Amino acid sequence: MIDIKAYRDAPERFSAGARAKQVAVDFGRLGALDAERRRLLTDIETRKSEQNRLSKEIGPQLGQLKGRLKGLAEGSAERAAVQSQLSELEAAPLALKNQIAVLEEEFRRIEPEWESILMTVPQPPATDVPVGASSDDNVELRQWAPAGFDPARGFMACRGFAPRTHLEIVKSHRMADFERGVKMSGTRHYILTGWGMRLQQAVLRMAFDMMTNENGFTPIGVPVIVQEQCMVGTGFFPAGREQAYHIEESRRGAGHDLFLTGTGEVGLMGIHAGEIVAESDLPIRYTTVSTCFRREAGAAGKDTAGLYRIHQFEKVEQVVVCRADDAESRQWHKTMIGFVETLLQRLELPYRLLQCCTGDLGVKNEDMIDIECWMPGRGELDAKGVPQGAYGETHSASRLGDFQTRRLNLRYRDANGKLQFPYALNNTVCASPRILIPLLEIHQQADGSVRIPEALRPYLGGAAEIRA
RNA sequence: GGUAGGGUGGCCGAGUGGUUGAAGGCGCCGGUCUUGAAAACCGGUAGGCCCGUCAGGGUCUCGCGGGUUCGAAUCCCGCCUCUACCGCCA
Repeated sequence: MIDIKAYRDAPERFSAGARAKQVAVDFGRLGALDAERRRLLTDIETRKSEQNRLSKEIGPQLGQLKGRLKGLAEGSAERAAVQSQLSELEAAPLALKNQIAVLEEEFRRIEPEWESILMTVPQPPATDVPVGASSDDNVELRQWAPAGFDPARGFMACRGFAPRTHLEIVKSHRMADFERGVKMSGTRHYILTGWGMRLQQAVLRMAFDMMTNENGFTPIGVPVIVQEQCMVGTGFFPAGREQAYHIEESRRGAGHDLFLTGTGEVGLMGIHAGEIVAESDLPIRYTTVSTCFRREAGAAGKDTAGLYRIHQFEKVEQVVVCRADDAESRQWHKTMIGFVETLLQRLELPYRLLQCCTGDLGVKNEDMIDIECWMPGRGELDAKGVPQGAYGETHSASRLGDFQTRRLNLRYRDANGKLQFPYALNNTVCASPRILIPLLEIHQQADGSVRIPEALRPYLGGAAEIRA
């Protein structure tokens, strides 16, 4: 959520930001509602103030009179006198009460719309993020590949044989069972079997150990079933509501519905919602491994085959909450991306870094760098029907500024005693089974076996390759 | 799942319809005293929102939401949550 006061001071900053992100927001309506809302608030509060004053003034008298009333006989002249005195005294506060009721109804009529528009105003992109319409306008920052491999030349040229896709590799080694996965849960579901499951557990554990043992992140286990406020607080709602599985417990008489989280980020960021943390607790560095659920609404027909786009997967995630300082946030962004690069290099996977353009940013981030691994089995087919290979997104590193902490009401007290909303960042460490795609496709060997990179072997009982 | 009892400020804890945003204590911050510290004493010590250039003023918040009332921490309803006992169970 943006700061409404910042919006009042500089509305054009936010409207320009929304335009760059290609998010439609009715700013005219927001401005009008905001002015009206403030007018009503002032009006209501003035009257309430008067009401409170009156109440203190005549309240005790009213109490006394009502006490006397009890002792007086029904129909007596004295009773009538007291009664008329009572209604005289009550007239002024009663009138105020009615006026306030009318104003409050008006307030309640506009407040939800005001809030819902406010909630959809995206975080403006950082000033140095390249302007662009879609992922086609993203800018490549750099790439890396293990010695002797060059994605530009293609798999065949580097390795001397035509690559098989991960689908073929997985099938020949019985690492996954798509048919039964679909039988049980429907489209985009799968079962990992044998080496598939071992490989997934190994790579996740390797990533998790790296974050905790080497990088100093606190290991956390978080709920993946959360209440709506967690989704709103982390900025996934309302814009991404259709992407989350919704457990309608309220229909069974329970008080609240629940939602399955699409990333461990929700749980990690939700931990300190509503809290005021000590500045000395910053930066908060958390990592988790969690199951992620995504409906993939609107992605029908896209990446339907294989392990690329599925409804349920496992992910090691890292989040950082640091002081409200742009330079510090940028520094952490680099550091977190560095962790990912180290991991990918240990896994010997070619990758590239893309600076996402304004049009490719989500509502909540002001800066995002995607990391894509090169996947030999992706891309166009050549004349012989062999895939040319292509980069596919495996990681995403975002800087959110105070957008998320503001929504979560997560604050810290700075050196001057002032409360501040800290800046948040998050970044994939390793998401599986998607990461298995480049892992299998890059390390496949001419005879159909798959070589296991050295760094991963300790997590697989020392195994050096996967053979039929 | 059943029954019973709770949720008050950073913490403990008082408060069952009328200057109670909230006594008292602890903690914390500042000051006096002291060579210094401790003790003692004095003062301060939540946040959101609105108005205001500032000073300041107002309003809301006693788990959350709604209701009753001229007026609610206090009464009523729903929800969340904690504790104890019983039942069931990985």
